[in-house]
Amino acid sequence: MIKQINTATGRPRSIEADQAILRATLDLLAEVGYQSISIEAIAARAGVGKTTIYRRYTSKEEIVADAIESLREDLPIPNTGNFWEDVDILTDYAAQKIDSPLGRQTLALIISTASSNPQFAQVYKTKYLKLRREAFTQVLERAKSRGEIEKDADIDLIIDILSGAIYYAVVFKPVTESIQVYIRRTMRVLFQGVSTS
Amino acid sequence: MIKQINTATGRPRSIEADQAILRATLDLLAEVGYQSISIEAIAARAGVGKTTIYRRYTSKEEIVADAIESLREDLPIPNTGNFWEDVDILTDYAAQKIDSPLGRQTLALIISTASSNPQFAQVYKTKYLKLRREAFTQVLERAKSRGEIEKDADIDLIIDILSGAIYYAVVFKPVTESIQVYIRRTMRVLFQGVSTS
Amino acid sequence: MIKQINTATGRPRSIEADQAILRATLDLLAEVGYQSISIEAIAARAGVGKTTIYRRYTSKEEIVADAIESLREDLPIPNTGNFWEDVDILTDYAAQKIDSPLGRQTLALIISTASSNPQFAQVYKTKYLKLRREAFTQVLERAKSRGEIEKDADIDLIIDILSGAIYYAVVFKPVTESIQVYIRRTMRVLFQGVSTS
Amino acid sequence: MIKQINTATGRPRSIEADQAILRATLDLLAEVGYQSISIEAIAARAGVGKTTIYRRYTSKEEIVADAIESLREDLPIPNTGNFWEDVDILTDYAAQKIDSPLGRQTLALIISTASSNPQFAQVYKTKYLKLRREAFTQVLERAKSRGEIEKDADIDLIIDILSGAIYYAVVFKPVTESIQVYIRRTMRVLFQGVSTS
DNA sequence: TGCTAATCGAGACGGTACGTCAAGTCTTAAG
DNA sequence: CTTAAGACTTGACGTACCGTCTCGATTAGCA
Repeated sequence: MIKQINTATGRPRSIEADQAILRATLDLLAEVGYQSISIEAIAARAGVGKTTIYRRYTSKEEIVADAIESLREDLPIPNTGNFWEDVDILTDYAAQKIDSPLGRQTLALIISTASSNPQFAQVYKTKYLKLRREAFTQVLERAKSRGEIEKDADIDLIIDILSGAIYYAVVFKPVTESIQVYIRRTMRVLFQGVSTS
Repeated sequence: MIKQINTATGRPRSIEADQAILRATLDLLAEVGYQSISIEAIAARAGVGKTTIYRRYTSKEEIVADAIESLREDLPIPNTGNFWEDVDILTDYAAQKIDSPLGRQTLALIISTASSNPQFAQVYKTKYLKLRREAFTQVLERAKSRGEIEKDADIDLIIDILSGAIYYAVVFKPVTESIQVYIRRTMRVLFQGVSTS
Repeated sequence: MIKQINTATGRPRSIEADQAILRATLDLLAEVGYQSISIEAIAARAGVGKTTIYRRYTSKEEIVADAIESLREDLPIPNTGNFWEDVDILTDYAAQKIDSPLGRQTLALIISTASSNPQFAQVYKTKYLKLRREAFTQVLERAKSRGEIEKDADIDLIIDILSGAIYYAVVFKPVTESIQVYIRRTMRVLFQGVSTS
Repeated sequence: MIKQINTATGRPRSIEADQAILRATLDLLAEVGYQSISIEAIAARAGVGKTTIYRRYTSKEEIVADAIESLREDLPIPNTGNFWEDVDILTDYAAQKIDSPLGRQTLALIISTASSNPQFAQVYKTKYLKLRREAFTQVLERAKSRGEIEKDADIDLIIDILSGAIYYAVVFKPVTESIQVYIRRTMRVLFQGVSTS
């Protein structure tokens, strides 16, 4: 994310500044929300000059994306030998992130930003979603190789559909049932279909 | 949407101004995108004072929502006797709306606003989505009664999943294939499933 | 000096703002000096937005020039019947203007701007200096007709020399003696000369 | 001018850097003018780090003064035995420097800078004017000892008046007659006076 | 010959001010 | 009353330089 053309000469970038910027960004995100964040406010809060930020990032989206990425945790890829068990573990993990007021808000913020800001969407996709997709892809590939799902199934499409269902629920479904249950119902449709054939 | 406290006295609101504002907004939406639209630009383009806009709307979202609503048309419910043909007609119609810069902008705006504004989400759902959902519901119910899809299939869920897939694509998928093709692929998975059972 | 393209439409320029800007500029001139004045500081001090200033002026020089011009007063031409008394009145008046921090700042600014800007020099000469020259010219002419100075004396040259001496002192002489005394010493040389002939 | 606390140990100052700084400063002076010169630009043009400049100078004025001083030439002090002949030689020399577009511009630049910048004024006075004043002082002292001018004549004042007249002409007089003629006319007034006594 | 110490270029640092843009409000004359 | 025009205050934008600082890499003279 960060511009890095450094050729070993000159004073090196300050790691304290790096961290102060991310810290301030996260604080402000929680306090005033993405729309109302200003780069000036981040600089002031971080105790850093504006140039120090502009040297690292070119837009607010980049800063926020980097701040979010800095929270990323390792995502263990389940491998129980059974497809549905693997899926349960993954969806439990995802649901647990979303199924809280803060989780919903965060995701809503991301969707809001991404939908009105293609650059942020791409950054978020490659920086944050990639890992999750890879985990899911591996679980699905293993199921495929075990013969549990069809050989020509479009794994990317399946993940897209599932992701879409989750995001749609966060935005448009009132909070009646747990996300987890909703995801399971969706998965069942995806795998068994609804036609009578 | 428009504030209407007019009490019949004084000079009446100018209908030319109304239309010029909506026209200018749609033009600018297509040209520069939602984020980059400024109310000042709308006023200038419409040949209208800023006051004239602020007297009618309180935010950019409102103006844009009104501009978009002004484009709404009636939605015929297909009934060919064959499920896939009906689906084709519906998705063709939806795809045709989305598959243009303005269409994508519009949907993105709606998702953005809805995700950070639950009230708007509900209003949009009942005011704009209801018609489309009813059309789809009727097509699916007829298919069910013809025995083309399973009796206990959750129709609401299917529509949710399909909607989610479309919204997800608009936000996160680069514009490579046509939306129409993408919707068809999604429908196929939804109806046939991917498991080998 | 002020940009004036006003075409009678729209809200008229605020006279309060005009005056607040000039007032703040003069205050800051006296407090921090020309070099250290920032437009931001003028705006803050005047309780006015920066745009309100930029709508009126295009540079710091313009603002300061206008502020100074706003101080211009009428200049009475002395006529005591005695040359040296008249001269005393005129030089007292001039010295009184220069012998203060603001006065020196002002004159220094004018010299600075004029020396790097011939147009400003001419404008200043015709708009501001003319009155003073005319006063001095009249006093000298009367002295000539009374036979106090030589018939073929070059009055313009005398004024030039005196002006030059004052300006030179403002720029290069440290503030040791009062300007008034310095002017008197200069006048004595000018009128009596230094040769032994 | 240059700070020199060097105690023989460590790497000595680079003479190439010294010269590159002066060279770059003179180039930029001619290209963009004093006001628009930035130390960063000098450093870049000279191919030198900013530290290397700040180690030598403490302000832009100092650098520019030093750059100008580096152009200084020797000034021969005339001694013909006749006062007016000596004066002619000195004023010819001065006029010759000023009586060209470049000469006028340079002097205007100096006046402009000096008048809005007392530090520069003092530096310029001691570094550049001193020699010229000394030459003139000597010529006047010799005339005094020969009895050509009065014993109690204030030589410093005479030089101030003459300098002021020249500077005033450069700034405010249109370029009609040659500087040389103007200086001679001024000298005549200074030595013979204008009173009829 | 290796040590010490000041220099070099490069460039990042926290700041200040720049001049521009748009926000939403207010004020005029004209209809 | 509303209208178009254009003023107003506010606040953030991204840029340019300021003068200071930290790097790794040179260069001398002294040991």
